[in-house]
Amino acid sequence: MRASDLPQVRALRLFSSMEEKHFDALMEVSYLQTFPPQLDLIAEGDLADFLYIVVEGSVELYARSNGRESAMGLVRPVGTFILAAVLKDAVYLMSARTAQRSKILLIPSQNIRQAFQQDAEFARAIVLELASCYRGVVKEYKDLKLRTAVERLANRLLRYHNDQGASGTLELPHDKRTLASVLGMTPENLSRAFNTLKPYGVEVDGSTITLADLKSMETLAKPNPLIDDRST
Amino acid sequence: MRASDLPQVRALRLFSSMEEKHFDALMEVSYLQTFPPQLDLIAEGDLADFLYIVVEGSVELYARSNGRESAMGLVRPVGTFILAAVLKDAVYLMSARTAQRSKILLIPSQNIRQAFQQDAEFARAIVLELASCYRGVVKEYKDLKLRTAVERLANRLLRYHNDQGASGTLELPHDKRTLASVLGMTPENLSRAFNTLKPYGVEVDGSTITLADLKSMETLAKPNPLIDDRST
DNA sequence: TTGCGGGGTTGATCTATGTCAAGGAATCCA
DNA sequence: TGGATTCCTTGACATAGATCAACCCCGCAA
Repeated sequence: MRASDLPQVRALRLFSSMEEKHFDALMEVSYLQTFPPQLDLIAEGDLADFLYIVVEGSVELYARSNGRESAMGLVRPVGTFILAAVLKDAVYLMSARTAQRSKILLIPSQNIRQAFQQDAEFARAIVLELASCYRGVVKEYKDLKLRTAVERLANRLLRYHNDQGASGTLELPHDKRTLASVLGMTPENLSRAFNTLKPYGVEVDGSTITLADLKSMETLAKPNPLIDDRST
Repeated sequence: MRASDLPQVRALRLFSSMEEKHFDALMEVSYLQTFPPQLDLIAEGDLADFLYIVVEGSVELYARSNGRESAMGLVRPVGTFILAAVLKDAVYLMSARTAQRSKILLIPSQNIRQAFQQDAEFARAIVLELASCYRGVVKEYKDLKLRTAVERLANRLLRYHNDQGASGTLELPHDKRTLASVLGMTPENLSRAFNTLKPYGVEVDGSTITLADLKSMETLAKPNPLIDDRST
């Protein structure tokens, strides 16, 4: 790993409060690599050899069972994935592939567990990160169980809109096929859901979405902080 | 908290490796209480004042949004709930009510966080517990996203059957209304799903289920350890 | 320019699941 | 003992969403 990459990594919330010597030891054995798009990084069922941290780009988590496949989430900078498997020294529950060209930090899981034992501040950061991931999945699960497809789309659009500055327009951060899978529906159904939202001021132009009537969107979507807020 | 209850609690995986003095301090401020059935313990949105540990009985986690309500999971002895909210000092994402008369340990969340800092072994146990909960939700999420209602029921029956000794019969650990909600369907649909499984050797007598043809059940259900195994 | 391919859309149709209404069986209780 | 209640089941119907097929649009390569 190159010295010029270090400060970038050190700034991550996960490492910022870690002791210098422990951080150095961890970086000594880690890799910061750039991967092309659509490259499979891990497969569900594999043993967790590394903790992955997305530094640039984005990664799609997905899972398969029977013949079906579904996207389980998108990880954008700066986020970790499969932290739980690493800590438990267990197999991955999800597969992961790059969605775009991505810079990713790989830390051997054994060293993560070791650092957890040696550095109380790091342990604290790990637990907060893990708890955040946990709550993220609970929210996704609630979203899927308590809402219809159109409601899920509407709330997702409102969320992206907020994340991107609430300017009235937003960019979908992935292609519609992936978005459909993340939302738990087929691409055809996503198209129809966009049509359903047209009367609520949603205009679609490729991956650019305009929200012309936020009031009525919110009436329809009924956003709920206990599902949609990523910060809490 | 009564002295006679202590050994029972001390034996929990979460506390077994904790230093004596830290454990004593924690118990000093905790409550072991017995609650009647159907009692609301916490409501989503409330600040996490306590960590809850189910010692006896069982607790249903559920969530609401819009007018809908859905069971998010069942906690049986010995299991914790809302650990993530406690560690993050955030609000609960789920509500909880007792399903039966239940003995529950309440530990002030502030003291949990304190003990986490002071006792490295406890921190380790906390992280493993949190990681297990996390993976549990991911599995539920995969179950819901990748399977039909009938498949979810079939796999759930196989799981209970295994948990209960694989004797050919099993007892549903909750009423069918709750089971339906846990599986993400209506009670009516659960009835029909049981009928669909009849040709596969599933006989229903109240809450006692007989699996007369495991082979064909497994062909239908296609159980997947990355969804159905609770241990990994 | 043409041909091709990927992603997206649309329409027709099918299927799974939800909803509503009714009824049955067990349980509780006065 | 006889409601009343709760839980479950069943049937008829409605709806959301999936599936299949066609097509469109646009970029791109030959």
